[in-house]
Amino acid sequence: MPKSKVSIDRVFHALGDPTRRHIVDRLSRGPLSVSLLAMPLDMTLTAVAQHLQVLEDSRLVRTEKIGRVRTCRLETTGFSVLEKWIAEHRSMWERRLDRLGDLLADDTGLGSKGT
Amino acid sequence: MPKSKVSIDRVFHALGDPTRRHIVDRLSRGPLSVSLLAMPLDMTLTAVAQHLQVLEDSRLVRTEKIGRVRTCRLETTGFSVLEKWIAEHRSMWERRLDRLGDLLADDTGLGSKGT
DNA sequence: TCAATACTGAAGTACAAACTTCAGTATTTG
DNA sequence: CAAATACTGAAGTTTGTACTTCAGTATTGA
Repeated sequence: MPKSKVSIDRVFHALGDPTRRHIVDRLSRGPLSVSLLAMPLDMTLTAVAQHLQVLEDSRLVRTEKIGRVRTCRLETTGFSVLEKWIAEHRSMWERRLDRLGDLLADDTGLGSKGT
Repeated sequence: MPKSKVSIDRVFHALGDPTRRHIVDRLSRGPLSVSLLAMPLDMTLTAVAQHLQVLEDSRLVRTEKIGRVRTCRLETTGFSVLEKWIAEHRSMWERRLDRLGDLLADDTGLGSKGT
């Protein structure tokens, strides 16, 4: 998994799972080990480790193993990718709001297919 | 599907697919029919209609059928849900950046599990 | 009216995701 | 050193997603 490849795809997918968002929320209060993250979650340690892998791949979380303990903390990269996407798309949603007369835009795209 | 239930889960999931983001991008330039949206996409009309259903459920897109044509356009609701989530989490990622000495936060969470 | 158009619905398939179990491997720690 | 701790890896299961095909149903337009 090359470091550079943090697609918006991965980020959206990672955050699309409630367990992973829960993990992110908990890490926002400070770094935690895998075991501690797993404790309140109703699933195995292995499952949590797998979620953490997804979060790492999307660069929303960074982990570091010292001794036998893997410490997890938030990373900004993934979040930045997300914010960048939002920033690039915000205007277009706002534009849609402004245009009350979307129907007037008929000639900009709608029409018959084949003909 | 109750109108009110637009979970951030749905929004993240909807945007986690490249085809759906492509559709969103095209709709940003104005409303389009299902057929027109499907044209450049290398998949069946049915598949596109299914993607549109996901986008509608997450309230990123709104559609309206007039005659035999279903016209699709962007909707702000889903995007707002996303922006709200971002806004609520931005500070915590920024906080992480500021704290260069994350390791000092050891006593806030890390420790042995059982004992 | 009748063929083309623009979907719609129901099923089915293939692959990915979210788990599980179980058997390791390093590290502590008493 | 030996037991406990904290993961790690490899499979296997189940469910969900992203498609497909095929058979409709309304609408439109010549």
